[in-house]
Amino acid sequence: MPELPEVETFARTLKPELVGKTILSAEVYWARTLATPSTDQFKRQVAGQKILDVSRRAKYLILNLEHYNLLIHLRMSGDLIIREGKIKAEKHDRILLQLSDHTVLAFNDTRKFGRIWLTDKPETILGKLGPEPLEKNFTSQWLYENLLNRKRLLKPLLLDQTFIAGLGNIYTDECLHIAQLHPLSLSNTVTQEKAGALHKAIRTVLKEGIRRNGASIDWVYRGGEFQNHFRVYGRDGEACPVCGTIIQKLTVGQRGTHICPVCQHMR
DNA sequence: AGGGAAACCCGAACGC
DNA sequence: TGCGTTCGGGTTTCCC
Repeated sequence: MPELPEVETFARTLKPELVGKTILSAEVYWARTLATPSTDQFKRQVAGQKILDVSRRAKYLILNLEHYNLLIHLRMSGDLIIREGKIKAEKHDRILLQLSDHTVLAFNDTRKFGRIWLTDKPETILGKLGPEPLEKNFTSQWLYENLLNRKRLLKPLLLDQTFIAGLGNIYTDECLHIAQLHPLSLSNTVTQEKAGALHKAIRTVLKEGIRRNGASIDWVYRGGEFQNHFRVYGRDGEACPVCGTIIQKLTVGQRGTHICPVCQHMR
């Protein structure tokens, strides 16, 4: 769920609310949420740090502090909530930060998959990520050449964050359907024309997701509405919006995958 | 190098 | 109604 569009929405929302505030103290309720450092070190290092900026890289939220970067990955069920008052744990709260203006930033995460890093070397985590698909260095030509460079199943390659940063399972299915490519086709068999179609589809789908504030597919609602506009994701058994053929569900790289068997023919 | 599987988690949705 | 089971999301790690 927290694929690029949703995290982008979070970053935009949080920026004006957090920039300029100081983190006074922290409480950790689920230590595994903290990828690094240890709980004690985290509490010590984060205390007194002013939030200078809020941004996003791939699916990571970045709180730029005076001496560190706080990297937050929401995974599927993670949520950031700003509450009034003092630190007081609520259901599924994993880490709470007391802010200087009598508010609390809560990292609430039902499934405990989300991770937070406090580091002065964010490149060690962000450095391996592929290009941002909405930036200008992600071109159709770049995509074509790099698909050609490898011999990978198309869908797992698109999900690989070191190849392109930000696509998750939902958006990948949507992109492949628009570009009329089969998820099991090999990356080095994609023609220049198809690579162009895929490039265009990736940008279209991500922009649409951002415009609709992300997708809220599980019972964990976050206000997105892109889920009402899926073309194939979760629509197995329904008609393909392009040709009317029944959409099929299959498994590719252990991920639920939805295709129109006619539009996305293997060749 | 690439792919499969398991692990990490929970609650919804299902089957009986 | 109340059990037990299955599922899925993103990522890492291990194995072939």
